[in-house]
Amino acid sequence: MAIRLSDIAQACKVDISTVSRALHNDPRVRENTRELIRRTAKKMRYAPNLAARNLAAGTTKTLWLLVPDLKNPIQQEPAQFLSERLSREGYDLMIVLYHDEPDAFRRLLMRLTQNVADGAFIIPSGIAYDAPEYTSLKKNQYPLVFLDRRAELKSCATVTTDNAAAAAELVARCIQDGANRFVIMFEKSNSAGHERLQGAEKALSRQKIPYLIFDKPEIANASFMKNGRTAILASSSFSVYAFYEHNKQHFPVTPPIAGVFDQWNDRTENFAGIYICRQDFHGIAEKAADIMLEKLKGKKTESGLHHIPALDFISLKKP
Amino acid sequence: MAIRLSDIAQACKVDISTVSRALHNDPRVRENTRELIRRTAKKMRYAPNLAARNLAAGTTKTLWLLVPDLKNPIQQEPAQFLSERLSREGYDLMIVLYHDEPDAFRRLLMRLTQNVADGAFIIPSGIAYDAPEYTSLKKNQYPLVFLDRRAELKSCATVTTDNAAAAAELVARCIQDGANRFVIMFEKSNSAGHERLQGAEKALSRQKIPYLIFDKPEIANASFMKNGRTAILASSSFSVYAFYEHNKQHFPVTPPIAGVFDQWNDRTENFAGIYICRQDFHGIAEKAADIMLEKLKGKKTESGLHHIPALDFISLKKP
DNA sequence: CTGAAAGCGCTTACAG
DNA sequence: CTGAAAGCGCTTACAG
Repeated sequence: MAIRLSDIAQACKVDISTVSRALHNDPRVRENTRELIRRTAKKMRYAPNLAARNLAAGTTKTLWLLVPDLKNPIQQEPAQFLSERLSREGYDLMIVLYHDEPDAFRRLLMRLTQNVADGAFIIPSGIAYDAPEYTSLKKNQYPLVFLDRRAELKSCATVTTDNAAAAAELVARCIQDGANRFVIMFEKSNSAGHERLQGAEKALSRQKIPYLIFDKPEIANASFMKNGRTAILASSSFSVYAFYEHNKQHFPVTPPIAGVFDQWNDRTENFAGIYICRQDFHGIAEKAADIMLEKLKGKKTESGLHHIPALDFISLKKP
Repeated sequence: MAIRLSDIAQACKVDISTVSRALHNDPRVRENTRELIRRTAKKMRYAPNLAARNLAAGTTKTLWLLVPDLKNPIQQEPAQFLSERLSREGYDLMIVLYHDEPDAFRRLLMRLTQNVADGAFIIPSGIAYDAPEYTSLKKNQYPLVFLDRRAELKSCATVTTDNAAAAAELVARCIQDGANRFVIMFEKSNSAGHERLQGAEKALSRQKIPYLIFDKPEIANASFMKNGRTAILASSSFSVYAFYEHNKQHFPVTPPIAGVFDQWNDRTENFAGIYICRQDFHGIAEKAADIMLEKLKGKKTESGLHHIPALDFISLKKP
């Protein structure tokens, strides 16, 4: 059905190895033959069978981006930047979802050991950190770059926002607007949330400003909120809003200030001020691509954490 | 490095063909041998080389979803539903972006002819309708299902919203709220917009309500807007908002009503009413998956348009 | 029930 | 500069 190397070889009356070389621009093939071969290949609409090429060459020119879903900018934006950048470098990027399911995640990690891609970018969620597939990949030095969060895999490159600095900056902005007590909702269960938590705590204790840490939108201590302006910090506006809903009786006089990452998805009217730290997804993707391409070239790269500064801080509303 | 069939064969003292059969649960292999083989395969962490399997079997158990980008729900949501559904059926879904670039699109279409996937879902944009890659795929009866919009490929299955009915319903809601003149901004350049345009026009002319058609947010005829309540219909809130911005001097007294698809992304305060038709992405994905799976089984499927009713109509604001 | 063998369509040393 | 040949790791008739 499809045209094969042998069809071209027959048409040009040469061996298929010569055709293969000509199509790979091997300088050893004479100019004339090469041109003839390339012309007839084009005329016959030759397209190499990639499965055969992969098997013989052991390389796929394909990279994976493994993400839990496509719900947030952190999943959507790097996908686009990476896809464009890598296609310029001759790689196809496959975006693959694991739906936050450990089984699916592990199955897809296994695929990576099966020659489907030359490397993978991974946004891990809190699952399957101890997957045996990880160690198998690591043993084979499989090129892996983590985005946003780190998996419990030492020695693997991770590109993320400078979360501590970003959280500190959110704290500073809220203080400028009069906040004198903080509710912090960053989840320590993932590395990004953990860094944010630490950044915020450090900034607040330096200034001796009281704060409480909540993982969930529980009912907060009423006396803590009273007589002051509270700032609520979280990774997403959903958490902030849920906390507000649970505690709205505490904010009848002085509405709270909110500080979140990336975007505000809810109603704004109950907040005095809203600050958003926008992460530099382009920068993150760019750095991740650089690291991956170096790894693919066989270079040893520094395998630690790479912190990209936040893109900017915007205020949706000011008190 | 990686474990091969031959390693297992050696360990079990059988031929690799027996190993292959046992791992495929071929009933011809004796219960005992099969169990032994499966056990040692698991113990040795065998994972088949997919390139080799693809080459030999001519099938990849992989499907593509080819989309321009990940910016809208129409690109994000079907991706998730399809990925989950197909993984249950034993297929991996690869989401691949073409960035609205004809060259990238054609290159990726060509990949499909190269045995990278057993079939593909495509959300086409206005580009490369005449790509020769299309005809080559079609000639080979390659399983293709279009989502949202149709490409200029007759005889290819397309799953989309019942756009005409949805547009008519938006018209009806706006009329109920007092709209007595319409600005219609659906783009006729794509099949979905075209259907919406026709649906709206038909509903309006039946009721003898005046309307204007705009492709771009031009300055509209002032006298048309005057003395009445205008409804502005478009596929996205961006178009409606841009039109409003260009013509705001016409709406000082009676603010317009807006009708859009999927979501409202802009400020709401300048509109008297906002109606949103939410497409049934789940239903679209489900239907598309059904068609694809039938095609993969070799069945001839009806290859026409499949119209899925809208999920619901919500109002963000009522006059 | 199992094995020996051909073949999928490429790439790549090895000769010449 | 080009060809003959081996090999990548599987699957699948074909024998027995």
